[in-house]
Amino acid sequence: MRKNMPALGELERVVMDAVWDSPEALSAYDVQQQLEAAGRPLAATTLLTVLSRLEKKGFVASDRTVRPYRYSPVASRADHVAELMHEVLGESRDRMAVLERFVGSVSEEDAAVLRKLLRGDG
Amino acid sequence: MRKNMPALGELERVVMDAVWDSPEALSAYDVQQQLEAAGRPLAATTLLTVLSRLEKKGFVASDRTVRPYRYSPVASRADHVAELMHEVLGESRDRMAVLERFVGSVSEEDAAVLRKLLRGDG
DNA sequence: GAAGTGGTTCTACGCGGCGTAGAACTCAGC
DNA sequence: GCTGAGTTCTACGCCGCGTAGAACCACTTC
Repeated sequence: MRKNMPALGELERVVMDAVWDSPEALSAYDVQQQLEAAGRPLAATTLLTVLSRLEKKGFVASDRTVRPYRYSPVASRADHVAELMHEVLGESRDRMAVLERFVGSVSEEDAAVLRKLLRGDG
Repeated sequence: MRKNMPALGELERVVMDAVWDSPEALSAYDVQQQLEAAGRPLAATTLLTVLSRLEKKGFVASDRTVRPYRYSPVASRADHVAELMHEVLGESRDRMAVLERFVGSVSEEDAAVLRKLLRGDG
């Protein structure tokens, strides 16, 4: 698990959502079309800039054997979020206290999911 | 639980650590002394600026009935971190998938803590 | 192989947040 | 009302992010 994950800006997050939501790798143009359909028209160059920043940050990878290049997520959204949770948890000095507060404030459904997952685990 | 918690900068985090680590409310001067002892000397005005930004963001509160003002954390560090975890979790569309990844990658000690907490809970 | 066309990189600008702190102000005590 | 510690006001520089123009590259088509 990478430490010190870079933060995502607002547009970067929107782009990541598009990349995550797609079953296949997307070209910059694909992303542009999707955002335009979602009411957020942007210049193609803007998408390219954002995508290359995301690539530098390690959030997407590009397949350069085809033209146009295809961008795909490095980690799934769930993996990404789970990693973030671990990173946040690692900030603390008293993990137990944090977990206590965390569990104490999850919904009953989430608690049920956790119980099930932990049962299967040990 | 507040949504959209503002992010903490690097110095802001250091200051919050000092505030969290102290059993009583601190004056700006106290914080300055502590950071200086920790090898990070800063002008008093810098601390005041940071503290007022932290107050505006809702991380600390100031007692203005005494002079110098005393700053104390609004939430404990554990509460803060737990809130962050919830916020991150809320980013996801598939909470279950995230929880699965999360639980799948916690240490055995953390898992034991979680099991215990969830047992007491339900 | 020169030209066109779509896609990509290079470069850059403006804005806002953060680290940093000087200058000006305020209030308790003399 | 002066003094000095403590606080607010103001500001500057840097960096990241949203944004995109201009230049560059790689195929197709004649």
